[in-house]
Amino acid sequence: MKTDERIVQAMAELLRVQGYAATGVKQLTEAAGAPTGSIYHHFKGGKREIATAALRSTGAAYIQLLPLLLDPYDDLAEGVEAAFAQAAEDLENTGWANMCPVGTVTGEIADAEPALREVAAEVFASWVEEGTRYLTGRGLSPDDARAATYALLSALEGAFILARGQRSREPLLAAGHATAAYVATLRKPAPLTP
Amino acid sequence: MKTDERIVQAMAELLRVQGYAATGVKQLTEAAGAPTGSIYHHFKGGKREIATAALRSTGAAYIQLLPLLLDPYDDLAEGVEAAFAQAAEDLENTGWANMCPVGTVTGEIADAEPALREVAAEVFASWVEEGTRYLTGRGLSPDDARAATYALLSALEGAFILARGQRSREPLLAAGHATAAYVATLRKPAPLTP
DNA sequence: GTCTATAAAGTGATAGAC
DNA sequence: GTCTATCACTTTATAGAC
Repeated sequence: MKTDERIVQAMAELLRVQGYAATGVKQLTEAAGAPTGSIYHHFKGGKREIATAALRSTGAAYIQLLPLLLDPYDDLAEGVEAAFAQAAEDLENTGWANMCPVGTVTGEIADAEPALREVAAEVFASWVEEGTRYLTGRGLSPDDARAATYALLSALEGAFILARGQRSREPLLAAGHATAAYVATLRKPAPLTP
Repeated sequence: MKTDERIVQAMAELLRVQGYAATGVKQLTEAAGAPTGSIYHHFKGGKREIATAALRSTGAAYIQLLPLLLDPYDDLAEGVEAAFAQAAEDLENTGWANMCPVGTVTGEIADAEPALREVAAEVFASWVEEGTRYLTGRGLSPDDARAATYALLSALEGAFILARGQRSREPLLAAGHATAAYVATLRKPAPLTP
């Protein structure tokens, strides 16, 4: 992998585990296997610029999971619940570290780092757009699809925090069950006349 | 207010706005109006001990809002949706800063600060206990009440993050609507025979 | 493009006068 | 119990050899 890509990926991982403020450039050099000079050669904006690149990169990667996780399920609500269960398993298997870096960083620096907050807002907006498109394709009305996307993302990000704090799958499973129950109220039953 | 209380309250406010790692002791002295010596006189454990006290303090305060917000509504689902709308208004009125410090800090330091993570876990557990008790009193089965509490807390914490990042009420309103719809599926209709 | 050395500022924490 | 001065260390970022 190219040096600049290694740097961005290492930053994304560090952001996910410990957030922005606690991540030092020295730590980044060790994680990326690139010395300080390389860091600032590739990213003259330093730590902040690397973090923005990391958020954009992971933002683009994460949204691809949506169809991958939900497509296999004919019943949308069932798929939602399974996706949360999958997230819970992933979280536990990574020692309760595998959280979304965008959520972590947004909660931490929304006021102190306007540039990062704007990037996070962009990423969230792209997720909502993509999620709305997908759920509309699954039979929801555009308004319902957009609201359901926001509800799903909120439940997921929040349950990540609770699960990580308590080191328990229970918050993710409960949030998944609740979101599925909500989605089920939106799905209109198939017409009786085929 | 006593000096040690001012210190804890100032820390809670700073945690809420900018998290743990970004909050410096010097900044805390200015916010609390107490010099460095006073800080370490009252809290020999320094920054970390003050943060734990702040999390416990705000944790105890926040859970009291649950009955205050929901008691006025005979219909539980209606109350849940109104509570999220209230949270959205509060968040906007404070310049998108008024988030839960426990959620902020948990997402940020779950791995790097084990002591703080444990305190956060305690606070979450107390919230779940209290929420389960309350919702049971509102007619839900104990299992449903516990799951609904987790779902409500997750949706709230996650929607706070999205709303703060996007500076929009929409995530909180959508999450509130979804959580209300879910709660409505749990409430058994009143028996027809009185 | 990579690497080392270092600058300049800030960090958490402590000592000790008052 | 309050306050100031300061230590020891780390931080982000830069300079310049290779």
